Amino acid sequence: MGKGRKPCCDKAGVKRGPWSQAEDFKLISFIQKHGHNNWRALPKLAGLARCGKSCRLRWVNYLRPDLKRGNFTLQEEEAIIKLHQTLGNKWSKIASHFPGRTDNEIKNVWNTHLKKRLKVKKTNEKNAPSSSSSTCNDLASANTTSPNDAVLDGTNETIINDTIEYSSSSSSSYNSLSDHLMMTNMNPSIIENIDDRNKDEMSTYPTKNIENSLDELIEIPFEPNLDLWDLLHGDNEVQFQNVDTQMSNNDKKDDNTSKEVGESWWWLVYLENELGLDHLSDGSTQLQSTNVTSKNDLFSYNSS
DNA sequence: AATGCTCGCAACCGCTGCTAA
DNA sequence: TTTAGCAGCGGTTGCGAGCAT
Repeated sequence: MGKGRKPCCDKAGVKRGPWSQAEDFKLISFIQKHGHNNWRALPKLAGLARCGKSCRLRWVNYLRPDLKRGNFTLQEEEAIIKLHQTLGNKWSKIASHFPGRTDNEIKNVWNTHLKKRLKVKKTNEKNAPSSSSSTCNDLASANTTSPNDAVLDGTNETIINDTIEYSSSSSSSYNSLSDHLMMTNMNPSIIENIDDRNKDEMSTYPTKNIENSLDELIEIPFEPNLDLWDLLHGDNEVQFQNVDTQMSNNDKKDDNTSKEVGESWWWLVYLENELGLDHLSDGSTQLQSTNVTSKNDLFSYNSS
């Protein structure tokens, strides 16, 4: 072999392409329990027909609990532009300034949005050289959700700090949830991820408040076909349909329940790892070894 | 309704850098 | 110092979704 390294894995028998929810579950569940000290060995240990590299990528770019998903704010975009001016295409270095953002995400947003926008800006400046408008003005005009102009004159650091502050203040539900989790000592990573994964769907999916005292703070993704809280209140058993089925992307395309099932995954992982529930091979989960039978119990359980 | 086009993003590939032996 | 093996990085691609015709 010439330059470069040998392939990270034997490609024969290794699955490629989009991840199924069953695979996601296996990966999350394994990492929650054992961490990821050795990506190369992980797939075999976790029972995944993937190469370690693919597992790592999936985890880092999509499943990692501390990921902050959703659209970039104007300030984030502005900060990316400024950082790119100094760092170039060092996406991981740029990403290190944005907690919860991945290098892949930033790379994508640069390639799909910011690069074009800067090009347009340069063209506009050529056509109107007397204009002293800054990049942020162009960005502001292009981004209808921009509320905060004050931060745009600062240094990179200032912008980034303000970006984080702005992000926190502008997305009340899920950041409040993080705050709450800090207070309740609940495992924030899992719930944060549940919440972030769902914040884009919040507008289209009905949400459910958990506790009366937290009604204005917390929104939990609620599934039309499955009520987790009924599970906790009810007969202590629920069928997570398709949990153990290897649902391909093509299958998902024609399966309207996939989204709902997907959201339940996070609860499934949470219930399994945090509350000591058993995940049964037939795709069902039973409440065992815990006194959790209600929303309040769930919170008090985690606070204790 | 059908078709074609564009866009966005998840995932892959090839490579580099680091580290331990 | 060399070598091998690993994680991580950056460029690129494939595909699904949305939009226009």
